[in-house]
Order: sequence, then C-alpha cells, then structure tokens
Amino acid sequence: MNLEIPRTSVFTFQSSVHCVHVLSCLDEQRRKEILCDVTVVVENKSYRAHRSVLAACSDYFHSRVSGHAGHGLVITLPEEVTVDGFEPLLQFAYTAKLLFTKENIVEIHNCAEILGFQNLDKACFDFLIPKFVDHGKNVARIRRKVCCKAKCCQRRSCKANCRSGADEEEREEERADADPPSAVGANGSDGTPSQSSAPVSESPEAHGPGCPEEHAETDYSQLCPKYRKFQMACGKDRCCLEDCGPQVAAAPPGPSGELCASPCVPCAGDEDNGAADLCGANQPETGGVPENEAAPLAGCLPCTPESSTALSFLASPDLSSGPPAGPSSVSPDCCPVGLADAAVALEGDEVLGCGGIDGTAAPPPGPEGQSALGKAADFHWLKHLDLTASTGDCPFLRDLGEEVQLPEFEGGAQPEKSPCISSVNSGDNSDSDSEGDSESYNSERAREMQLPFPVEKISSLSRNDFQHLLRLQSLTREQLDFVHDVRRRSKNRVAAQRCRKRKLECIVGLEGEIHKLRSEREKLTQEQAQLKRRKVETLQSLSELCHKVCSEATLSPDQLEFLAQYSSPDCPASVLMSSSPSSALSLSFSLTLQDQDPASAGVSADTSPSGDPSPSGDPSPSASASADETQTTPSLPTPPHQPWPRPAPAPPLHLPSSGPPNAPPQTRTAPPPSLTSAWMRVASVPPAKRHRPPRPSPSF
DNA sequence: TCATTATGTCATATT
DNA sequence: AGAATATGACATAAT
Repeated sequence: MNLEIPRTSVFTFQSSVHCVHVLSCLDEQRRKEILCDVTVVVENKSYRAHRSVLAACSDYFHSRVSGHAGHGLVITLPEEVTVDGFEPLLQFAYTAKLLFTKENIVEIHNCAEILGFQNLDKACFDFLIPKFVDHGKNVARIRRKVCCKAKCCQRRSCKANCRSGADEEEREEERADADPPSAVGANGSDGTPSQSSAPVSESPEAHGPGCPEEHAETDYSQLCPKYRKFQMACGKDRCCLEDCGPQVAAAPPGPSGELCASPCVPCAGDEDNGAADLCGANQPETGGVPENEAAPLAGCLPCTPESSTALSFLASPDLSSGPPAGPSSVSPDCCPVGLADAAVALEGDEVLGCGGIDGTAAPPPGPEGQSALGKAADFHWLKHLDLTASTGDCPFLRDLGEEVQLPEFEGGAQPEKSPCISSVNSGDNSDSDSEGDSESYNSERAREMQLPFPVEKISSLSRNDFQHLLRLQSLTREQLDFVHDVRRRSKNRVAAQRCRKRKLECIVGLEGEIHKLRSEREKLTQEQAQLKRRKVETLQSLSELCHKVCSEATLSPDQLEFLAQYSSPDCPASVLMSSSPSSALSLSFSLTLQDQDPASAGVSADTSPSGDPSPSGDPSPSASASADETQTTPSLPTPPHQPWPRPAPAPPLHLPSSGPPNAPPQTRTAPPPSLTSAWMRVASVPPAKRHRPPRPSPSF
C-alpha cells in the first residue's frame, strides 16, 4: 500500500449546496472586485475582498474589521502570514474549499492559526497535518467525499454495489478463509479498518465536474467506452458524476461495511457521502485487505487522472454566515466537532482507517472494482467516535435522515452466510436472504454437480484465469453450462447494477444541469431587467435634456438651420431632427413631449431624417440601432458662433440632403406627433427649408 | 390491496 | 467467433 499522497488536495468544507453556491458567487465577485470593501496586504501583494466574508471565517479579520466603516479599509497582515499560506485561505473563505499541497499545508496551517480560521483549524488541520507530516502516506487515503446529495442515495444500492464488487469480495472471501475469523469479525462488525484497509482511499480521485465544487475533468468515455447512450444523454461532464458520486448507492444501515469492503472502493468511488469518506471504516471489515489486494487496487489507481483529492465535510453553517465565535465557534453539536473528533480518532486509531475517505471514484477500467459505500455504512464509524451529540443533534447526521442508523452491534457476527453475502443490514435480512438463497442455490447446485472448485471462483476469476481453470478441469457438459450460466448471471448482475447506478447518476447530473441552467437564466433575466431599466433612465434623461433645449431656446429659423448644419447625428438635437419614428429614443421623446403638450398630439408631419438627402423627406424606416447608438454615445458638438442649447429641428422640416455622412438614412413614416408638434413649436421653420449640412454618413 | 422500489435475470446489441 | 459489457424489459420480493 505504498500509494502516493496526492500532490494537491482539496478540503471541502461545506455546509450545504446552497452555501457553496453562495460562496461561489461571492468568490466570483471577489475576483471581479465587486463590492469589495477591504484590501488585504500580504507581503508584497494585495487582495481585494469582502470584509464580511473574511470576518466570518477568521477571528483576526473579524477583530480587524470590527468598527471600521467605509470601503477603504486596508489590512496589512503580519509578516508571519505569507502569500502561499494566505491565498489558499482566502480561497477557502470564499469557496469552502481548501486547496493545499503537501508542501504548503504547513504554511497554510500557520497562517490559519495566525488569522484564526477556527473552523478550518479544528476540522481540517487537526487531522490533516499529522497525516501529512507524520503519516504522509495515510493522507493518500483522504479522498474526496461526495456532496450532500446523500439523500439521493438509495439505501439498498449499497448492497448492490457491494455485490457489484463481487469479484473482489469473493477474493477477499477466499483470503478470509485463511484469515483468523477474529479479524473478519473485528473489522467487519465495527468497521474497524486495518492498516491494509488504507488502500481504499489511497488512489487519488479526480473530482468530477458533476460536483459543484470540483471541476476536474474525467473522461468518462475512456472509462466506459461502451457507455455511449448515457454519454450522449448526460454529457461528459455529467458522467463525471461517476467519479464524484453523489452516489446513489447507499449502504444500508448497519455493519454493511463488510460487503463494501471491496478493496476497490477507492475506485468505485462512488459513493460517498458525507463523512463517509472520512471514515472508510467500512473497508476494513474484511479484516483488512491483504497485501496482495494491492494489485486490484493498483488497477484502480489509473482511474484517477488527477491527483487532487478532496475531503468534504458537512460543516457548520457559520462558515459563511456570521463571524466566528472564537475558538469554540465550532459548537459541540455541530458536525465540525464530530468531524474533528473523527479526525482525531482516525488519526489516533488506525482502526477507523481513513481509507474510506474516498469519494470520487472513477469507474475503474474494468468496473468490477466498483463497490458502493452506503451512507449509513459510511457513517457507522461514527459510532466509535463517542460523540456526545446524538444524530438528531448533529445536522450532519440529521440530514441523513432515518436512513442513517448506527450499527446496532459491534460484533457483527455475521450469520452463516459467507462474508461476501452477509447481510449488510442486520435489521433487514430479507434481501440477504434472497441473495443468500441465490448464492446458496448456486453452491448447492455446484455441490450436486460435484464442481471441482468453489462456485465463487466462477465469477470472481478473470477471464483468463477462468478459462485456465476450465482447461485444467475436465468438466462435463452440464457442469460447463452451469458454470457459464453462473458466470454470465453474475457478470450481468454486476453490469445491471452499474447500469442502474449510471442511470441514477445521469439523472442527478441532469438535475444539476437543470439547476445550473435555471440559475443562469435567472441571472440573465436580472441582467436584462437591469439593462432595460438603465436604458429607460438614459432615454428619460436624454429626453428631458432635449426638451429643455427645445423649450429654452428661442432661435430663428436661420439659427436653427445653422445649428442643424453643425449638429451631430449623435446629439439629441440631431435625433430630434431626424425624429426617427421607430427608435426607442423617438418614442421616448414622444412620450415625454406628449405629456407636456397633449394638444400637439396628432400634429404629425413627415420628418425627413437628419441625413436624408431627399428634400421631400421620403419616408424610410429608421434604424433603431442608430438610435441606440445615439443614446449611448451622445455627443453635443458645439457649433461655432452658436451656443447651446440649440433648438431641435421641427419634424415637418425637411432637411437638406446634405446630411451627415454617418447619419442613418432614416426617414420616418409616422413621426411621433407630440415630437413633431413640439419641434414645430420651437422651430417654426418650413419643413422644406430645413437643411442639414453635409455630413459624412456611411449610411447613405 | 396497490403502487413504488430494488434487484435479478434474460435477450439483444455493442465492443 | 466468442467473451465481456451495456441496457431495455420483465419478474419478483419488499416496502
């Protein structure tokens, strides 16, 4: 079990999906420096952030920002705090994820201590540090655990998944035969992992994108090349759920661990909920995976393209909410405590083995290794933590609902069934009974047929081994049929389990996608509404401005004409002159002016566009785009010898064809009456005489 | 008693 | 061509 420690690990400290989502949004704002109200200076670098977020996570920041108002707060951190240590913490504050490496974990820890990241300190470092520093290799066991979708897990899936790893189980069984019964009993019942149990989590897993927090890509297609339909339906990213496993599979309550003790759990990765990963206690049940189990495990390693692993804890909500309550901010009845305890327990008592800290498990190349850790199974190690809080007190456990039942017994002396098929749930023998019946039926049949080898080998052996076995044994036709039938059904059973698991994951992934898209839609809708509001406001102000100009100016027709010559197509006056009918701007003017002079409504007149070369003012559709452009980039060129405000040209006026080159060739067919009247009031110039100076108008 | 769920098995297609 | 695998469909048992 010399698995390497993941180069980079992620400690996910989440209180809920929603929380993480909020944090994610905050982090985005931080990166964009939106609403940032504090600047943190570390060494020679500065970081913009939100004081409330920092204060919520750090005692230090809480004390520093308290009593400070305004947005100009600059906090210079002590020199002991380094960039290397601070950046991950800052990221953690915003994402609840702590990205660390073996190299910088200590630095992060130091900074966390200085800055008073209590939650992190208690729930993470207390057990991570020792793992890295003293038992580095054990850290490798830290595996990502799955998100809070534990509820999605189906209790019974564990059994299925456990059985899905029948091959390994059966191998284990074989080994178990050689192992002292006590070993099996001890591990199996109390979920006490042995050293060798570590394997379970030793393979670092990639975090599938399916997980909100994790985005490591998993090329599912490589893992399951044949799984194309779901790939099509779910998409690559979703398929990664396989890895991050909001796993569907949940172990039934009780010492189900035994069945899940598959050494490939790491790969199976499936499941993993909650602290489950943390525990891994289930693995060991088989009395520890013998060293020779390393092979299958090693086979699973490739499943983890990325070296990062994550530890996910259901944490106290205070992470993102209020300021820390100090060292004791982690209330005793909150998960963190339990987790901290768990960490300690894991560290101090190898039996609890962290091997279970698994989570992401990419489907192994040959999915055989898949085994699911059920929710309850995953947590039954908690029993050993001697938590003062009951499951009802701990949100962490409470969330699991009644599905989570700590094992009733420690000894877990399994019934007559073989370890492989022993009941996962002491309280539910029905399933095991049926399965046991099936198994026993096969065994019985095998006996009747005088099969020269254990029936378990039929499905547990690899293809080559199996064929080799058949070659060595001269079986009768009947025996061969039986053997192949058993093997086929066994394989198909496992395949069906995988298939269903993927289906569920696909569903979960699609649900996540839906949620994501809905959020996106909501965001865009809000953005759209905001833009519309701003547009209206801009039009309003522009309208008011033009109206003011029109009403205050008392210019002669000559002056108007003169002004028109120098009016920019972008300026409000020009817009008025063009009086584009279809433009929102014109409509806005119309509304504004109409309100002021209702009587003038209906006094319509064809208004030639500002750039209309035709004196007759041939109607032409106006380009709303130009109007939009006008409103967004209004320019008010000051004509020589004529101060602003200048009167806008009257709608009926027909400007000369020598319009501005860049003036849109818009001719309104139905100019806003109010605008027209207003325009005429201000500039009573015969339409035919309105001329616009030659202007560069590409729209011509 | 009925609906739902979980699981195993078979048939078939695909790799 | 045969084995392994994926998956739809169905049956069965449990809830």
